[in-house]
Amino acid sequence: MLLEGTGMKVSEMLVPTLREIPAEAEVISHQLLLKAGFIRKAAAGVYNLLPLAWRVVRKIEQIIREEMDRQGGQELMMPIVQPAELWRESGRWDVYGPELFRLKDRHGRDFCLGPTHEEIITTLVKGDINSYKQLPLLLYQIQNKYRDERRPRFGLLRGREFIMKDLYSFDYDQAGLDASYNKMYEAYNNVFSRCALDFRPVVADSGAIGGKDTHEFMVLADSGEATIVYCEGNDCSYAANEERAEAVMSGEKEVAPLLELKKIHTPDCRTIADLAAFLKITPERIIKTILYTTEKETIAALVRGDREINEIKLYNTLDCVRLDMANPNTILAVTGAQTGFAGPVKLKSVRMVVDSEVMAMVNAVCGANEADQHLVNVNPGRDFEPDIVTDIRLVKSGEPCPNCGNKLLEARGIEVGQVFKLGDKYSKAMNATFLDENGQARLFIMGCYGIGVTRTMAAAVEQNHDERGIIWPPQIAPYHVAVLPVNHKDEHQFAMAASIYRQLVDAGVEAVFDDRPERAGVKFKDADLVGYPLRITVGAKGLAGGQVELTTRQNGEMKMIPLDGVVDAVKSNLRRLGHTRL
RNA sequence: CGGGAUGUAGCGCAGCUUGGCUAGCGCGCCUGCCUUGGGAGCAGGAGGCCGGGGGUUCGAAUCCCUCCAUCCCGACCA
Repeated sequence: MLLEGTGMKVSEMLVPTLREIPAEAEVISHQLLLKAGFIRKAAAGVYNLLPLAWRVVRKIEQIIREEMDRQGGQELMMPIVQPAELWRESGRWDVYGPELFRLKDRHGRDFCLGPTHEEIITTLVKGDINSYKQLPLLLYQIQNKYRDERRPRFGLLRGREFIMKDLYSFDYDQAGLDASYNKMYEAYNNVFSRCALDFRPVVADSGAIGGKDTHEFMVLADSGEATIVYCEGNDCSYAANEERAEAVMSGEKEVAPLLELKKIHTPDCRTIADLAAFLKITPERIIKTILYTTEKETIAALVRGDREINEIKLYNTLDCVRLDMANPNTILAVTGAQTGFAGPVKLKSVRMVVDSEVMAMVNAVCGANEADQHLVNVNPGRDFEPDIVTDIRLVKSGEPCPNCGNKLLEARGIEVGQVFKLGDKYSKAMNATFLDENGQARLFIMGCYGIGVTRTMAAAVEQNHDERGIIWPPQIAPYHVAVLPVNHKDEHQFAMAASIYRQLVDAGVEAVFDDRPERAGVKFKDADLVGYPLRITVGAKGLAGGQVELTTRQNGEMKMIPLDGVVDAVKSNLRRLGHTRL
């Protein structure tokens, strides 16, 4: 491994640990990475990675490289600064929005800092790959990425500058893409397993990047910004981002005589809860009507009163660029009433997108498009005609799994990786073709696959810490072991500690020697905070019996080790903790 | 971008309401002594454009205007 057998004296290292946590840090990974001296902020969402953090990053990168190469990936490096013309060609210069860091050169030409590299790589491959014989092609890089987030937060979990591995696959056809996708899916499982993370691949939405099939790799953590649902069944592997989780229709259409439509007075009933309480009915009997505006039109979205609209599903259904909830003026103009009284009956001027579940409702309640009035005995199909009927609601825990029918559970996740099937979206936009065996030009079928490297480091801290500090898994720990003499003025102790440190480094272990003239407590606290997986403590008591202490950070377990067995003990303990190389 | 809050020493904070001595405290840092198994003790010391600019005033960290930065909630987002 890259850093094998490297060591350092703590007195010479830049590890500025703090006694107090900077007030600006909210989540635990941000707090600990600051406190333990791994990172320092340069600007909002932009960080210095100090030596310890950089070692962790390099280890994660190395694991990624090995797994990419194993699948036939080739590493290259592409520019951060990208010309606008490529982005105009793909159409994303206008679509990407203010999240794209834009700049001009001295001649006034437009550039951007790459948030992702589809345009660059498609252009590169288009120029130099001409034949089907050169496919498939898997190219990747590990590079800084730039996204001018509206609200950078949570330290490295959502920065504006971050390190990302991105791989792009170029295939002859869809079957080739499927194969490349499966390779990457496997590689990602290997990468995150080797990083000792508790993670789960989930079905996801493809967002602005486009394409069809996609999975996100989620590290399970309460601080995660994404909600995922997954099947509780042991035999079922269904797991999806909440944005994409499919709703299962809950049974049969109710059989009941259709009653006569009536308007009733409902003073000040502006919310589903108000209305349910006023009419003494459950929210399931109410139709919720929400108006949205897109860049093209205003639409009405209908779900059952106890459900929430999934805006991602709605957005995908409408095939629009922008989707916002309508403002009160629009609502008034379209429905003729204030917010809170919209309903589908006689709502002629807008398209209606209706959740499938609503179509099964009988004698329901909805707004009358008049102040303080609602309609009862509303029946879809009889009283209003939907324009689109589809699944547009949010799925919650407790609902049935679309795959096996068992119950779904919810969890929070940090997205550390995503794999996409892009198809010909970019090759078509940028006219990137190769010649097939018949001499016919064909579009490359592409996939793209990202891993947030710095985010993975932060996610590892979210999952591996206690009240004392970080607990690095040995595979990605900045160093494996800290050697510390209890009393730096005791020459014998100090010399023995130095000797053990030297033996460890010579044996290929990554070790630090805490030679600082500090009291033992300070060194113990720092070692726990930084999170070295193992600690060798050289003290008077142990040395009297020819022994030193070996402490495991993870569980605090301490063992006495004979002086001549330290290297073996350290190696075997690292292996026991999951390290595979020593 | 909407709402809320905060900017005083490296970090954590007080002082501001009610303007007035040399701007404070804890930690960290430097020197010395002492101590040496979980962030010791004593003594001495360094370190501030009180976020920037403008105003009010005899006088501004404190009041007013403005800009900037940072954080939180929301909206949005590979």
